[in-house]
Amino acid sequence: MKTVTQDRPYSQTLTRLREAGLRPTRQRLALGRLLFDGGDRHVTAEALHEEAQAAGVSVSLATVYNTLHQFTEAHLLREVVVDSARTYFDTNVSDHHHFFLENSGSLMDIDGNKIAITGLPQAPDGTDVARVDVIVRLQGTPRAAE
Amino acid sequence: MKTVTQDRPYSQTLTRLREAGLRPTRQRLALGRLLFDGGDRHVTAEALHEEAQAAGVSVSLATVYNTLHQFTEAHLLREVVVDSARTYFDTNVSDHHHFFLENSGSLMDIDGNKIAITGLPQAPDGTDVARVDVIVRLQGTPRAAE
DNA sequence: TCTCATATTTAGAATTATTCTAAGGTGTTG
DNA sequence: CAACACCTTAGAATAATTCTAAATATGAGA
Ligand SMILES: [Mn+2]
Ligand SMILES: [Mn+2]
Ligand SMILES: [Zn+2]
Ligand SMILES: [Zn+2]
Repeated sequence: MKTVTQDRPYSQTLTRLREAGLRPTRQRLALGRLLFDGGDRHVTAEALHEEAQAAGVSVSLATVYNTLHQFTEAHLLREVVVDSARTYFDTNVSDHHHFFLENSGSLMDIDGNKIAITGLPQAPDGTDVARVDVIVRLQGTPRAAE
Repeated sequence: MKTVTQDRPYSQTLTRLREAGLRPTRQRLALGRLLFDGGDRHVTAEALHEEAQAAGVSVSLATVYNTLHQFTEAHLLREVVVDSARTYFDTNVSDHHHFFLENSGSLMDIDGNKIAITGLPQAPDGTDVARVDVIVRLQGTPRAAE
């Protein structure tokens, strides 16, 4: 058996970009690796930009925004609206919901097929359900921090 | 029987403000009446400001923001997060959820005790559930507009 | 009713996340 | 390698919201 010699075997970012019709530029590859290597993540543009800098990848904030939006259009990411001040991007594009820790601003996934919503009225005439989002807002209990 | 001679009997805005410990200023009374007379509403600061202008009430946008936040602290309003670009304030402070029409940016209430969510994992250690929000995102079907 | 301390309003500046512009760099394909 | 479309980016622009600090209104008491 031969050893895989690619530098990042995990996420197959290059392949994903190709399939999405996006040129595999240095910036998109680097951001894609930060996003898709390892487990699911929820990031803001600013946070990903800082992470890239810290990793020694030179990429502008404008490109981070461009890339996050392009990845979202390509369904490699989805947006999560939980805070009217910042946009979160989610590498988990499967059907799921969220815990939102209002203190820290962090998100945790809730598997979409573990929960059920019953009694939803039907969508008004002339509309279709694009998505149902459940957000469980959490407050930290300082006591537990001891 | 005597006829009620108050100019706006509907919302008892004056009483509400007193109970909340807020001075019934001209601006707060006017905004309170716009918000609470008539049925439940979902407004943005900008929209309420324009509505006030149109009603001949002179109030600054800063005061609209101040007032919306004070009303929210006093639980006369609550915030609804559905769009990362603008904040909605909701005059319905009872337990309920929302349809969000992404095209028009409008919200419709879903009665909280008509729907049930089962299978929610318990909140992580050291946290408490502050609220559960269900947002049903709707896309208009242009066909129906004919 | 007048006074005065305090709460409120407001114009305009500041902040912050995000988007836009337009100029130069890069990936792909023949 | 040429050529062109696609990409990146610095910096300006935008837009919602917040802040500042000066002017004004409110209400408790005299
Ligand atoms: Mn905002
Ligand atoms: Mn924004
Ligand atoms: Zn997620
Ligand atoms: Zn509502």
